[in-house]
Amino acid sequence: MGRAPCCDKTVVKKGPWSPEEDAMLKSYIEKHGTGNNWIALPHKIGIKRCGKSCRLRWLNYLRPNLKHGSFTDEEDYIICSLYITIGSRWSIIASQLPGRTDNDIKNYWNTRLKKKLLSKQGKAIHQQLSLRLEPETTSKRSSFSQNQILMFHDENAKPPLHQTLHNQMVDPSITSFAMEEKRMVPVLESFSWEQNKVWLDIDHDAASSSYHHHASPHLNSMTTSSSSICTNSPLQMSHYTINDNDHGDQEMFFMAGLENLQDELFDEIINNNKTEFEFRGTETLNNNCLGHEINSFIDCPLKDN
DNA sequence: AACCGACTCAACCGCCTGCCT
DNA sequence: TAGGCAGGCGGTTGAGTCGGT
Repeated sequence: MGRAPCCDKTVVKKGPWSPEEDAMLKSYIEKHGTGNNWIALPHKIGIKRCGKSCRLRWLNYLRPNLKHGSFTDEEDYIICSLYITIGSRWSIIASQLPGRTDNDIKNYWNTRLKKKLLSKQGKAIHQQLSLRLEPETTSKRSSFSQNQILMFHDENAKPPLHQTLHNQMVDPSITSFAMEEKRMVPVLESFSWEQNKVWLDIDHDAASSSYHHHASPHLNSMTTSSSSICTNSPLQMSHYTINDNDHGDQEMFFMAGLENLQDELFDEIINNNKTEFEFRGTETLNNNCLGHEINSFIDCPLKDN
C-alpha cells in the first residue's frame, strides 16, 4: 500500500497562483506564521491549495528579501564552486546566497550557467587536453576525454573577488575542473569549504596523468601504493598508481575516485562536524607505473580566519 | 503576421528523512 | 522500536515567452 496523499487531489487547485491567492497566503503568514503545519495552512486561510504548494509558493516567491533579478558574476562563481564541491545539493548552495532560492539556483544552473561555462571554455578545454595528453596515450584516451570529460582552465574564470562567501580567503587558483555529463568533479589545485575549512590540492596534471585519487576512511584494495597523513581527521588519502596494463580502466577509476573524494569529504564534514582538515601526502613511483611523479596533497596548510 | 523551435521558470511529483506517538 | 506523517529536497514537467524565419 502506498502512502496516503497529503491532500485530496480532486479538490485542490493546481497551476499558477492568482494575485488573490498570493495576497491571502502572504497576509496570513505575516500575521500568524506558518504554525509549523503547512498541511493545515490552506484550510485555515481558506484557499483550495495543497499545503506543499503553499509552502513552495511562500519559500520561492512570497517570502521577504527574495532576489528575482539576474545573477552576478560573484554568484556564478559561488554556485560553480559549490557545485564542484558538493554536487546538486541546491538547498545548501542556496543557503550561501542570501535571497536566492534553491529552485532559482537549480533553474539557473540547468538552463544557463552550465551552458555558459561549456560555451565559454570549451575551445580552451579541448586545446589543453590535447596538449596534455602524451602522444602514445592520446589515442587511447582521447575518446573518453573529449566525449565525457571537459577540462576547464581559464585565467579569466578566476573568482571576481576573494569571497564574501567565506570567512577566509579562497585560493584564487581554483580555475579548472573536470565535468562529467551530469556532475563536476574537482581535478585541480585547490578547493575550499565554507565554515568548515578544507583546502585540498590536487595535482594539476591529474586528468591526464597515470593515477587517480581516492579518499576514504576505509582504505581498500584499490590502493597499490599510498602514503598520506591527514591530521585532525580519520579520513585518509590514498593514491593509486597505474601501470601500463591498466590503461583501460584508469579514467574510470580516476573519475570514481574523485567522486568518492568529494562525497566522503562532504560526509566527513557534515557527519563529524569537522572544523579543520589538513591533508599532507606524497607519493613515490613504484617500478611499474608510467613516468609521472606523483606528488599531490602536499602541504595544504589551513589558512586562518 | 504566422509559425515553430528553443528557452525560461513556476509549479508539481515523488522520494527521503526525521520527528512524534 | 516501529509506523505514520509532514517537511524538505531534487528531478521533471509544461505553459508562457522569445527570437528567428
